[in-house]
Amino acid sequence: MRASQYLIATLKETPSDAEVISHQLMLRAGMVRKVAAGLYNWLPLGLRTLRKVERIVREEMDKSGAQEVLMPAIQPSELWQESGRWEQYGPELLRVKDRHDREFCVGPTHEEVITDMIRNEIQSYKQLPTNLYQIQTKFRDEVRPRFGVMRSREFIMKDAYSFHSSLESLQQTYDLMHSTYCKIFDRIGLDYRPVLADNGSIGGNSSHEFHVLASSGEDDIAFSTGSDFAANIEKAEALAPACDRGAATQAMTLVDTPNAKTIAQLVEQHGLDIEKTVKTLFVVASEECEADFVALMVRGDHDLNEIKAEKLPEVAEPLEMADEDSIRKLVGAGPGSLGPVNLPIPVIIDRTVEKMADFGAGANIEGKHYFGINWERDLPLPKVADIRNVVEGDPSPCGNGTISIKRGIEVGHIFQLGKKYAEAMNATVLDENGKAATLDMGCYGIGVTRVVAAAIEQNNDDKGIIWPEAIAPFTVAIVALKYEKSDAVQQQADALYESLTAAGVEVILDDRPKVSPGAKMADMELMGIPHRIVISDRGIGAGTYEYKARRDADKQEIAADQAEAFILNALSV
RNA sequence: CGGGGCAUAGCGCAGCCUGGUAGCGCAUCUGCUUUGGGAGCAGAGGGUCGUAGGUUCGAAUCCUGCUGCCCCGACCA
Repeated sequence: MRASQYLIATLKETPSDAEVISHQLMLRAGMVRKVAAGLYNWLPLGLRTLRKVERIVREEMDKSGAQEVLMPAIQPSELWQESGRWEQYGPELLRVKDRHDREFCVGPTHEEVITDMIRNEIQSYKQLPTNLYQIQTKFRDEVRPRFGVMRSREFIMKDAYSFHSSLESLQQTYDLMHSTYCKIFDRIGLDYRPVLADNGSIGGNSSHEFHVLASSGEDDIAFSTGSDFAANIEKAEALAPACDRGAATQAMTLVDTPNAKTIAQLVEQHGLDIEKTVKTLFVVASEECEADFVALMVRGDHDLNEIKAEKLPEVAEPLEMADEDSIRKLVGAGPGSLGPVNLPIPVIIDRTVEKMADFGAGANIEGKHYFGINWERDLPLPKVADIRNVVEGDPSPCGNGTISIKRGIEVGHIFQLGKKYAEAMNATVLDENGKAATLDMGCYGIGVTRVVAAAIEQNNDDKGIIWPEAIAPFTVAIVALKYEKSDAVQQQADALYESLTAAGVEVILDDRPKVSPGAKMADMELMGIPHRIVISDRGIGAGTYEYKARRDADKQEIAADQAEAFILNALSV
């Protein structure tokens, strides 16, 4: 490609609304432009990278034995009614009506459509297992699109769905997808980790997320320092402290704490150790609970894990915090003065809280706390559960090492769905005995557009993007200085450009007239082209070109007549 | 949805407080010079100042409604 004929849309200044580095660089390098909130144009340069990611995903999926299909972006409401998600999904599902007033949605995912397809096309267990995928545009009406294409409303996703007549078969395909995902992200050149994940409202048994480690990530991942254990913080188990509960040494006393509404204030004003405090949160109870609310207690310095809490049978799903009026009506005191003593509703305490002695908590009397509370002396021990987020330094649930927490960008997710959709939509095959058997299902997603942003988050410097070779829009940049004026430069640059292109290398020849050397080099660096050759009169006089890899600190002179061989040798593919 | 902020040329911004008919840098176009790290000089084009209304002789500027966007939070198969 000749730069003089290519849409190079680089910006010297950073658009003010771009927050994260990948968004800034995608705009500055001229890869994307915003059309509206969460909606982007992909310019030629950006699309080249996007297509390369797609190609790698497609090749590895095909190698795994999956077959590509293409489903419609617009889906009829009837299928979503069948699965029950028309009601469940909420405002993130963009619903539209056609001219006949029939209801449709713009697909955020395709479980319903694929299950419908499979129940029509597959009749026998002999046709299983099968794994079908597509690479297609999805739409989710995100509350808050942000970070450019990292969290956009319209995006490209690779979604695969597998169908099975047994859970063993599902597990096999799940494992195959796990290793396929590792191959895909290895090839792209990302620093990523598979992590244990929560299945969310989708249900099912097993789930892993693939996270690219980056400080701008929106998820907290818990790693073990002693093994390769990794789990989304939503999922990571907080073990019970190994020690026994200390003996009670204090009497329970009622203390005036008129100005202590938060744990921090309590600690500051009353000299209480934060590890001797407990916070009490009221959440809406489930139907099977007689009370309207349930009290959840975690140590003062810990955070409630809403996913874990939501799974308790006593707690309503989705988790909802009690509003202040209801709390006051129930106990006569507001948030800030709540605790386990004399509470008329069920109490569930965290494993850490069970081991606490002589602790302080709200007295359920406005402006008062009890200090020196002890279980089984001052009040019976309530139900104990793991309901908090793990924190840095906790023992790892794998048994080795301690927890360390890092930020991750979720670029892939694999799920075992089990029979959830097949059951709701009556997708069956005939088994060996000629009986209808409900299918088991798995689903496997990769956020293709998000991968592009994540790769930039991990590979950049003060000059711009540094593409991993596998997804670079071009692999080699030939910067021809004074191209339009020097016959020698023009001749040699053209010759190298043509021979490399003929050898299958994707080259961008910067032949732009009247663009200064500095500007040409700055643009190629901003765009992140992995290899750069500078051809100039000065070099030609000495029989050399200059070579520099985007990651290298220093440039080097190479023999002009060896340039093609040198480059072919430098390419890692 | 709650809180905060912004909206003036393609991009980055000033002007607004104190009303008088819009400006700077980058980018773009023309000419000349320049070409190894985002060139120089001279000239040019480009803005219903988000939108609707109000106050006023006069509104980018003051007031009100609306819309869009950004940030924090809540939310997120």
